[in-house]
Amino acid sequence: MDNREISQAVIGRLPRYFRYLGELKDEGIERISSQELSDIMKVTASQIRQDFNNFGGFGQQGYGYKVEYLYEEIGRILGLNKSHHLIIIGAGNLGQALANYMNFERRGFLFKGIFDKNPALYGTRIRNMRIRPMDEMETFVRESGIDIAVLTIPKTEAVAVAERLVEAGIRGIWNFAHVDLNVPEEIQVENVHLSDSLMKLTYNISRFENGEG
Amino acid sequence: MDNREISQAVIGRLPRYFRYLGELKDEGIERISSQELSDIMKVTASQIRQDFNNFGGFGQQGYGYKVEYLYEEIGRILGLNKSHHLIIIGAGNLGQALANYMNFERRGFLFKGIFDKNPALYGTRIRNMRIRPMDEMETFVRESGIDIAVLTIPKTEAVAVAERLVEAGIRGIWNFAHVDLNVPEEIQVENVHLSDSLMKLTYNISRFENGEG
DNA sequence: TAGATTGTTAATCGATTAACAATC
DNA sequence: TAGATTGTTAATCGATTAACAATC
Repeated sequence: MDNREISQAVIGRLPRYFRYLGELKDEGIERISSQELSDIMKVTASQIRQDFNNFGGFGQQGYGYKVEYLYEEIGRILGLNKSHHLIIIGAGNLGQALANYMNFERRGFLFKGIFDKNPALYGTRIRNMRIRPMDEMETFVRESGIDIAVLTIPKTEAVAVAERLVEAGIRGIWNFAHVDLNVPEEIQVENVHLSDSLMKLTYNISRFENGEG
Repeated sequence: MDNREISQAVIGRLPRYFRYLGELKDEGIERISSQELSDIMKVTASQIRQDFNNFGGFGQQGYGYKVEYLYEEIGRILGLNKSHHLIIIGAGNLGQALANYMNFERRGFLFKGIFDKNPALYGTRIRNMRIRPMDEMETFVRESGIDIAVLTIPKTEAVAVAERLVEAGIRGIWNFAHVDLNVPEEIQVENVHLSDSLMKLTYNISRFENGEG
């Protein structure tokens, strides 16, 4: 509807708003002002209002924001109103953990399959689903309407597998492989580079120890 | 040494430089200019030079940067020259996956122990290490000189456990629990909120489908 | 109505990019 | 030396914060 381009800085904050609003909702709180939310979340009230107003006015002057309404609107903006069909590529430790750990379903993420190139795993079942061979991947993506692939394979294989997924019609890739994928710009990629994250932590630890805290 | 405060925007880019430089080094490439690195990494040469110059000059006019030297300097800045002793709190799917999956040791991350509150797990061994009960945690942190704790426990427990870790003298927390921890500012926290990351992906998928790509 | 609080414009701040003098 | 490329200053761009008019 609205055609303004929203900055990724704003998008990056939406899930956190969503989480806090969900908690407020669960506590039965019905309304909240930007100032109250500011106190809880430790961001400025000004930023909160600016962020929300990127998507049109969700509040009411003199009153504040209705928690439940705002929660649902942000969920909608984040695409959580639609269900997403996802597969996991790579049934190693991390792939299996993600398959089991995440209660995706609660937010409309439907875990549809898991693939691996290792034949020794094909008997194994994860969440009552057999691990499938890689050569079934493209057909599966097409026939089951998969829109998201989770990549938990070594970086040496990730780039080529990503290209196959794109060819098969995937919409987004949640990339845990430690490599930058090369896909057309209409394919969304969200990287989770765990070792990068750990390095940021060690930087900040070192910095503090060197007396710059 | 240098007391300027480096922005987290810069820090966030360092691990990626480090990764590319490591790859160049492995390919036997000895020197690189900011322009060549710009072409490979798809960031501006200007930004590369500005980023590096936050830490003093690593290059040589008319020549460029020595790959290996730059790689090692950035590693040092990131705190990878020192070894880090880490424990994992929470031996669920994700905790076990992180214990097994990461080849931490390569970069000086020493996996020292894993803890859980579930007695049924105490017999289990992960990477030849028994899963320890939570009440041994503080003593273990103190006696084994643990500086980093990885939190892979439910958010309902994370805040309290983080406080115990701080009390025991932890320096940094790699937080996978979906909650904001409340720790003193000298304790470094790096959050990995997987569901937030997934929501950013669905936002971008939705946005594109709604014709804003 | 008066008070409260948003929506929005203006001001500030910080980060990125461009330009070029320094120098290898 | 001449050419190349950094280190660094200046210009631009974008994001955040402040201020306040609109309005519930």
